[in-house]
Amino acid sequence: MYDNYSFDDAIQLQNNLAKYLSLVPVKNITTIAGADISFDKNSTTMFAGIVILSYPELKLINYALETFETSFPHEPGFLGFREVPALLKVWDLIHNKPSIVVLDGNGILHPRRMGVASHFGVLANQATIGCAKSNLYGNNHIPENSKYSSLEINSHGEILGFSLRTKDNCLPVYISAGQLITQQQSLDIIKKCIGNYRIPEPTRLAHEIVNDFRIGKLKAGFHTINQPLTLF
DNA sequence: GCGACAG
DNA sequence: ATCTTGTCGC
Repeated sequence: MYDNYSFDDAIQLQNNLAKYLSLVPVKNITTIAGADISFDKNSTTMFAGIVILSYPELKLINYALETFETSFPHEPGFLGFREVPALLKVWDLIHNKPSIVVLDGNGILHPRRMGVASHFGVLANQATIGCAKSNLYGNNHIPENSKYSSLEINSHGEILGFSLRTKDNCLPVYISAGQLITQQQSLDIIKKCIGNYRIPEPTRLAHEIVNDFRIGKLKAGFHTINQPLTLF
């Protein structure tokens, strides 16, 4: 899909996609999904997965898994070009789309407002939130050391996201709106997705299943949990 | 020029 | 991202 894109091409596409950003409120939230990618260090095979949780109960309902071949290199600022094609392939397996998808990485907290969450959100026309584990862009102020403390992250006076303490004595995560959601909602909703771990449940569970998929413990396809369980 | 740099 | 042992702190 993007394998023969140069970085100049990629920058142009990001700037064009950014024109479609619409940070309007998301309504009637009944489910929230987490999406992630796993891969072996020197392999082009990506193991993509999406988990769907009920909201606000956060019980695992469904998950989907697919593999995808990518040759686009890892490059800060261009994560979408590596991960979005694989995620769109798993996305196709899901017939009942979730209200929101949380992705591992940034949304508009990005030099061209086109982090992986915004990139996926624009192409899939889907409400998304970016949840990154470290800081890519903007000022990096560390919030107070207590659960739920947060600080705005801005660039040139513009608010682009938040650092959020999801657990005492743990480094913050970085939240930003992806697409079809307001900045305030992105922060409020992620706060409600915090379990007993640093990483909020949607992304945390997605990471867990793609790893099990990669090591052969789970198989490709769309799966339904018969007896939804709270996993924390 | 220098340092930083999502996964 | 993944691999991998011990170690510090709540």
